[in-house]
Amino acid sequence: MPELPEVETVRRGLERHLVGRRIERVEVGRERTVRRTSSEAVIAGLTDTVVVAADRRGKYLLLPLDSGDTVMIHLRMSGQVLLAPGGAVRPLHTHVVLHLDDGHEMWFVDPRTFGEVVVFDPDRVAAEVPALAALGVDPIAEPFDTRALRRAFGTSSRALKPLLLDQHVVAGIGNIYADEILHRARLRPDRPASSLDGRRRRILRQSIVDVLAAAIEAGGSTLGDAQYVDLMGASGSYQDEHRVYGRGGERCLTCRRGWVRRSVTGGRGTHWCPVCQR
DNA sequence: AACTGTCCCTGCAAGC
DNA sequence: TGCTTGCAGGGACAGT
Repeated sequence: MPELPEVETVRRGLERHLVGRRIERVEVGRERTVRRTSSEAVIAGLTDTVVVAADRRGKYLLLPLDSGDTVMIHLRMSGQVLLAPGGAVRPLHTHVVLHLDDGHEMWFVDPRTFGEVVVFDPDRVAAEVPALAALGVDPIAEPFDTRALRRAFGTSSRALKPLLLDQHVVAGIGNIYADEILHRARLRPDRPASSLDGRRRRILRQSIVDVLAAAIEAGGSTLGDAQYVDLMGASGSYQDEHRVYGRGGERCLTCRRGWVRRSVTGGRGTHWCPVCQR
């Protein structure tokens, strides 16, 4: 499941291999992937433009073009962005193909089709991609000090886990990293945000930064089912460092006393150790 | 404001 | 072996 570290890994690949390239031709094979606008709009918006940068905010990939427009790619659950030699055999569920001026192709592959591609005018972001305009602080790309966390968490009575998952609050954290962050911070996922004192808020802030940085360093997490891979098709390795995610029923690796619990909150699996997370 | 549930979709694993 | 069922999840949305 691509979250901030996976999207950042893809962004770095795009920065190296896509920026500066001219898009000569575009194919859209599935309307649902471009549902925010249309095949025609995406093809017209991309054809004969040059990608001038590779940015990211939260889980959103943002590629400004020399036309003044920006391409937004969201991988959601199962999206992949892959670079391939021209004419290579495409995987099943390749929905968008960009033909580049260096002979390569960029593929957007997405079995579950939650992901999307849109070309929009960044001056009209609030109208065209409201969720992007409403995003909270990005803990890696933007200054993220204790004050930012205090502003984000404020005196909210909400539990920590749903708050971490809320993209309006902190951008880029999904289910895997929320569980890992809370475990590192030794905080229970159901603990109300308003119960944190300044010291615990600082610990949580540091855990957010540390877990995300370590995961980026490892190239993200590649799990069995959704098969996240980077631009060149390589797997990440942070799954080997998961302490609680996917470890329900196992002995806690941190305290070696508790058993990792798996519960469901808001329809999402939540993994945590009742002994070391309080 | 905060919560719960539903939907979108496919691949995979478990169970019969 | 071959079917059916359940589950995974980000985010939009509706209802309470």
